[in-house]
Amino acid sequence: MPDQELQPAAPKPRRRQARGERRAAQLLDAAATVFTQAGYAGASTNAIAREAGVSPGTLYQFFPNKEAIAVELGGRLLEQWRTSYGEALSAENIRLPLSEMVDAVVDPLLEFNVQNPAFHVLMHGPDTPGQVTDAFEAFHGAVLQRIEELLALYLPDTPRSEITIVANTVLGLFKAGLDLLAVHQDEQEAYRVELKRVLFRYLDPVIGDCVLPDQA
Amino acid sequence: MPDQELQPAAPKPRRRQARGERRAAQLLDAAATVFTQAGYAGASTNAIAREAGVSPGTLYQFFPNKEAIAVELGGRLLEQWRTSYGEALSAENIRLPLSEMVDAVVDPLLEFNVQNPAFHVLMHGPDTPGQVTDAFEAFHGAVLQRIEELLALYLPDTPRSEITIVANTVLGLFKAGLDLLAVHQDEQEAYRVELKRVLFRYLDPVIGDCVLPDQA
DNA sequence: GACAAATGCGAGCGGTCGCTCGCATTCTGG
DNA sequence: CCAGAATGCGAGCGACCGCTCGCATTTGTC
Repeated sequence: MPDQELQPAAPKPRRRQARGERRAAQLLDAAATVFTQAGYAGASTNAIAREAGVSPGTLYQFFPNKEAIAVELGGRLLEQWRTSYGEALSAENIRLPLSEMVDAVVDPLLEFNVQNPAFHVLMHGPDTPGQVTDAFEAFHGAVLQRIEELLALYLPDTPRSEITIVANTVLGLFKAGLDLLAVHQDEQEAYRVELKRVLFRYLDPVIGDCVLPDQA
Repeated sequence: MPDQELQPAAPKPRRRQARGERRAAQLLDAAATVFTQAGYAGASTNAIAREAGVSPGTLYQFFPNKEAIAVELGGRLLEQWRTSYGEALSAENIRLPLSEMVDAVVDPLLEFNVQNPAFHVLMHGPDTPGQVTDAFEAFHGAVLQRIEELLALYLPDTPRSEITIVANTVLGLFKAGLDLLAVHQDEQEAYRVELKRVLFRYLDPVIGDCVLPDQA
């Protein structure tokens, strides 16, 4: 048997017309809306189809089941994240003063999350299907590693386990800021400032007066 | 018409034997377990009954519907909170140095939440019934007011709106700490320390070197 | 022991949900 | 223009859920 099909079960050689692509995207948009309003479990596929203005049968023309909708939506969000804001955590901002670095990192991340509330819902919903959870957790881990690398540059002598704790704490504080922004949708600006203050004051004693190694 | 029944629709003059009280408590414990594992919507009444080792019919002998289970459980948790830990935010700790005050406030609150995970689930679940949400929000508001009063003592000249923002931020940081404890169930101690560090560093510049008014 | 109330059971009712299926309509390639 | 594929519909199936109901058993009271 020659290696004619090495890809493990080529996902879907289904051919799609432009109309189909539009419908699929439209259904994902509708799913994002309904997931945001009702959570994953609370969102019925019929409601998603209704929101998209199509019949339930049409929905299942493009997605084999409800979980696949969440998986695709999650993938699209992660993709969007990487292409649009993945640079926020890059090494570009390393040599900025701490307060400016916090600005440079927090602002785009907040922006993305405010404009894509489904991201937060899928990431933290108690009923999100495992496959989506896994993808988000991989992403979560990648972000954590980024933060750890940044911190490690400032703290070369600190054991990695402590840096991991600081990184997780920073990420947790960011999520807390997201919740505050969501709850107090008026006054978003005030809480954005407050989140930055929290992060600055938390990190300042840790890395504020570290002397960075000279440019490599 | 004399005032024979001034209480608005006396809830349930149903008489209960000791066995019934035990069953009800047992069902509430089972509900706490199932709610914690599956969330409110994901918890089926049959699953709660099964967890308690009784039949669905028996469950409905003691609770008129699923929502009432959550309401009673929420009430029991709030009651437990008030009688056991309600003093943590009292004025007793006001005159302590900031770091000790953070200890005195955070430790009992964390303890309660770690031992009653259903509290967090019901409070933040996207599908918790409105009546429970209302009760929790009333509680939430009371806690906020407590924190605001504490802060106002340190900052008599700061406008109330700013104090509100700081209080909400403090509460949000505490919730973030809860999440971190829940995710990293090993290393709870490390994250407990880290949460206190965050709170201390956030609050120290605000109230750390304030001179409190003399004893009243 | 007798009687009523309280407690206990579990099959099953009505409803919703995820999803299917048969069939009509629209698009694409030749 | 036509054959076949892609797209679209919506009634309805099977499963599960919240909850009920008729009836059996246990408990408290006299």
